[in-house]
Amino acid sequence: MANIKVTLPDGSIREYDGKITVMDVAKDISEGLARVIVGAELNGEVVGVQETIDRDSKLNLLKFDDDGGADIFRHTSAHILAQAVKRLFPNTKLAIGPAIRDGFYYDFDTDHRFTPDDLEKIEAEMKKIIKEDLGPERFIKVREEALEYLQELGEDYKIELVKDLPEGVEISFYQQGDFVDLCKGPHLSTTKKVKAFKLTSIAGAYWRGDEKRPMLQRIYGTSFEKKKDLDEYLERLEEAKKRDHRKLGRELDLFSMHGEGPGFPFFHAKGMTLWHTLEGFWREEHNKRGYYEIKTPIILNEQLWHQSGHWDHYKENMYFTNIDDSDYAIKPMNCPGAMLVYKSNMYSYRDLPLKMAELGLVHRHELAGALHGLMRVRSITQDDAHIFMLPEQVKDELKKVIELADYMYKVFNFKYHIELSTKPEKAMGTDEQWEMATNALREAVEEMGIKYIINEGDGAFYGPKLDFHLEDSIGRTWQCATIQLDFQMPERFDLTYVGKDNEKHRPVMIHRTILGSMERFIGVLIEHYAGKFPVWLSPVQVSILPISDKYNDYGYEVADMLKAKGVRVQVDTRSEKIGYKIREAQLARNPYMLIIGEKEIQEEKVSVRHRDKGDIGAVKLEEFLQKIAEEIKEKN
RNA sequence: GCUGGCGUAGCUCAAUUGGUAGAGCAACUGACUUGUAAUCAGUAGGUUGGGGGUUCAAGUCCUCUCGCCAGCUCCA
Repeated sequence: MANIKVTLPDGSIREYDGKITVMDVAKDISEGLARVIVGAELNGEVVGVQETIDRDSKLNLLKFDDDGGADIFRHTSAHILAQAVKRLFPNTKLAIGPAIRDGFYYDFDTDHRFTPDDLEKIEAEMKKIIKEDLGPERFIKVREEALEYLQELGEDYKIELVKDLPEGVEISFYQQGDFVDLCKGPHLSTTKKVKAFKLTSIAGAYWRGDEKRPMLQRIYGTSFEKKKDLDEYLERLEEAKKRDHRKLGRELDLFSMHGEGPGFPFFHAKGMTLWHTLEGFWREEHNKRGYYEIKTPIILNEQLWHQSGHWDHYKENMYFTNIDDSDYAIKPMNCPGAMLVYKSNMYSYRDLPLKMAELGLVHRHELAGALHGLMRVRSITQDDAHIFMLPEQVKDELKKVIELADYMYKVFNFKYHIELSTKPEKAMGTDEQWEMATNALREAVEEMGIKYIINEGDGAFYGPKLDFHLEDSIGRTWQCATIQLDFQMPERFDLTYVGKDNEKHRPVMIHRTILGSMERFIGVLIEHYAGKFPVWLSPVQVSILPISDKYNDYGYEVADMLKAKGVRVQVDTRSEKIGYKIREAQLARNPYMLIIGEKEIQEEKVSVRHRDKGDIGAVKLEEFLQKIAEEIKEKN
């Protein structure tokens, strides 16, 4: 009798006589555990609970909350969705249906146009399938048999997927009741486990993500083990809607968008205060680190863009114009301008690294459908910088930029992750240059002990890059900082410095942004803070609210004293009740309200109300001044 | 750009089968002089995104176009 040893993650070993399944092991540990596992990692591979263990193995049982656990759960959910759609609309062809972050989707090709009403019908059918307690069963066919089988089923998209696989390979299918799907798996042991699910939306999606292929209909959904988790998730979506920067931007009078300029945001006075405060912080940190600031023109002769390579690699996204019979382009990037600034001087190796910063306004013709409030615009103010270096300074400078980004993000309590983007299909330069640059980026992050993920083929056309993806307060991510290493532009613009040997040499260049763009970063800040900016960033830091007209003069006095300290103040002298004034200041998310009336004048105090803490009592004006000045300085 | 949905007052939304475009908030005027999230009364505000069409009659139906929203693609 074969003895099989199963090693669990805690190092404990269980022995069995003969073959067993993952579920058997789970049951052996405890019935309770057996009920909650959704799959397992068997010798490093994710498998279903029905998987047979026929040799000594390492086993990690997966619950819904474990890494990869939810994916199994959602994948089965996607199959249930597809099964329901097939039952209701038999002429539907299946494309793919994976688990995604927070849910799943399935892509369908059908003559029927799905409507929100259909979602309800489909949900009802899904409930039936779940009740039917169907166990997804796995079976294998070799490639050629699989093709025949799919031909019978008429699943053209699946056929295409199988045709891409090598000949003779074994292909797995999953069957649950009347439904069969080509699928790598794994799946839950039964549809019954999917207790809480909801179909969330219908959308179009290209087959295989290719805009030249047919557009399919995608149904999105999400599912959880427990109703409570589903409800929490749906609540989180509601919360996200409430902090939508487009809504808050209007309500807080920060910016507006107009049909007259799609993708070109209009910043209002309060939005500009936010902008300038952010810019001040940015400038201060850059000055400290030896950057100096330049400004280059927005419109430049087309010839420059031929030289830079943008004409060949970026023309589709550029705007053009004509001046005095010459062709000009609106800059989509700041680098060529910086090149010209560099070239207007001679440099010694002693001058490097040279850090040229520019809050540069670039214009890019983004696709109409890609525009999204401040997050995706067509006029973009990048907090750009170009660092010109000796080759041996590259790694050190990269690290300094990473440190700067880390420092600045921490001020806003952003978490982030880094992605390393490698050579795209459309690229300038040799493979050796790309490899050298990519390795430099990789080594810099690795030596700093920072984790990163690889984003294959997503680099800029002139070099590989590190992208920083910020995580906001409700877990969404936004690409902001980017650090790009470039061996191309210095070559194309024939940049030089004079070395120790008195010869001319080629500098290396970093392009980088920290905030990414002012527009997007402000959008992210609005959503991150849900409009409740920390005091240092708040457009109005203090609202002074006199109880009645009689106290307006004292209100102005207090305001002047605060203004003298650089505090941003607003006095509400309208003849409204105090409750009304408070409500308005509260809706504007102004952090502090100072209520003043007879009492305050007598005692030379102000009654302080905080946006979140409410009434916090009367204090001497001096005391309040000191406190708020401190708070602003500390950027809390 | 693609697929689908949506455009009514500054904002949020009404308007039976096609049959006189309304409400709340905001704005303005007046009264009230107020103590921690909405005082009362009044006034004004619209070629229903724009063009074309069907009809006795169009916010409503058709068509083109612009914009917005969701997703895809793309991206700071």
